[in-house]
Amino acid sequence: MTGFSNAKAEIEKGILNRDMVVIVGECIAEYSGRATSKLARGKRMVLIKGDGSISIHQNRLVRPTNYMVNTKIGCREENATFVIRANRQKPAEKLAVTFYTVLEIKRFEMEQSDDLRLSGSERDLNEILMQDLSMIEPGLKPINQQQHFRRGICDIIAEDRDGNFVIVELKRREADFAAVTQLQRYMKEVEKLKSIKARGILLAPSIRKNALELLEQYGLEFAKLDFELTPHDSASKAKIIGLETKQQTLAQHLAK
Amino acid sequence: MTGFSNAKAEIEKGILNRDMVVIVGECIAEYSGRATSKLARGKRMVLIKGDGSISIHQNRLVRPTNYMVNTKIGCREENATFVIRANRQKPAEKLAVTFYTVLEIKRFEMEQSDDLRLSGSERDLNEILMQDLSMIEPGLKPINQQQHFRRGICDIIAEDRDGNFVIVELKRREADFAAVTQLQRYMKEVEKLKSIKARGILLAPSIRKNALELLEQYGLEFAKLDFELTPHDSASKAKIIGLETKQQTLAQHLAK
DNA sequence: GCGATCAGCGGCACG
DNA sequence: CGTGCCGTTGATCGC
Repeated sequence: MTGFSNAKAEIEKGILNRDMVVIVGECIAEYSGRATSKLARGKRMVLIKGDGSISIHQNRLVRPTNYMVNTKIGCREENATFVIRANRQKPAEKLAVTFYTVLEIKRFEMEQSDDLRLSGSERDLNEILMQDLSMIEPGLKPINQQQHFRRGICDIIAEDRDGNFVIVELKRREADFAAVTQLQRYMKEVEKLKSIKARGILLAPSIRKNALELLEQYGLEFAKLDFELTPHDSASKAKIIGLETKQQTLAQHLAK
Repeated sequence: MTGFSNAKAEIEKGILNRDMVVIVGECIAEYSGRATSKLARGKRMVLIKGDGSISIHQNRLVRPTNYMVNTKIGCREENATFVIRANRQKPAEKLAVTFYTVLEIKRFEMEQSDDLRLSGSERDLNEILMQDLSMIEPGLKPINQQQHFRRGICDIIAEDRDGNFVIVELKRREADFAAVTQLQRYMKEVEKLKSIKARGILLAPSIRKNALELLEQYGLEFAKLDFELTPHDSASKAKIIGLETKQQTLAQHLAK
């Protein structure tokens, strides 16, 4: 009975049973696939999960230094080492973790538990807004949400009191360049499709200075969205507590 | 001596010593900060690292169901439970994990180990390209890289054999809408700044069909970048094995 | 399966 | 510090 026979047995049992397995020891790691990497020898924690994901954790950062998902995992003793291999076909990639010592190996049977219930996502805010778009601007009426365009999926489409199309792009955090160009993409498509001039509103808690500059050059509008995260047991998922539009009229808008 | 005194002692010792600590048990979790979330009771693995990161792992997905970074961590027994609290000031957020049972607690002293050496990142490809831009197109000469613009940071600026400015945006994987609009952002800025017509090349292994359509509407070019990931001990970090440009001449380009 | 986008994105590097 | 952006992004959701 060699030094790794217990580790081998536990891991194989774990894979079969879809358990969570924790291994701690001195190891190296080599990954190749979408990139290639090499991890020099050191003490680390390797985590194998029931869905075939594997990750190598060092003692810093939440994210693993190496990882793979949707893998087939196998292990074997090789010379004086113990090697865990994870493979995947599409995309083709593989990870090998070679242990020189295994300090700890633990297998945990984990019944499937409920996933997280999270509030305050963009999806939540979108739902709330759709119930009353007048929060953005008086007289704003919903037409559609999550509409598929050729150039992407638009968050909210509405019509203002003057009968203009309004495209709304919603961000749960500070808007950046990407948010602006995303909105602009939808704008160009709508204007081309409908051959009309539409208004575009970027709705977010705040916007980066340079992004605002770009937004204005595109003739788009920014509206500040203040929302409050409600306790999780409350009726709504979040609460929109304030919303300042720049209240740019369409006339001003077109004058640009 | 209650049931959790060992857990408390180990975690406190771990925090002091910046160890890695693994706790497995029945718990709930509540997060509030940038969003709010609640995790129903279930068996999970909690990982505390020496840098103040903490993550709660279920038996699926590489990413933790809950997590925090840069925290101060504390723990205490409360009634018949054991609670780990992580706090952070900026942004203000907190996580509480309440254990009903602790099945396993292990503390590991982890000397700092070398980080990953990875090859094939965009940075690597950029470096290789800068040594010989003629791979993209004969006669292309580098002017600058990673240049800060008002509207972002441009990967590569070059000059073609006809003396035209060429803006190159590099992607290590299939280019999408965002890649196209990113390039377009830099183009508009350069043309405005220099009052010249410049060429824009999106360099990537492939491009999404709809993104290509958008690219062409913007009058930009796509060039296919084939690269090979070299074994990690080789001299170069990656090797560019082929590069098909559409070989659109500037004349054709301007004719659009 | 692919396409498109969000993410409590995290993490990094440079100003 | 903030700014911009990459990531072996991962993960979700809709077609």
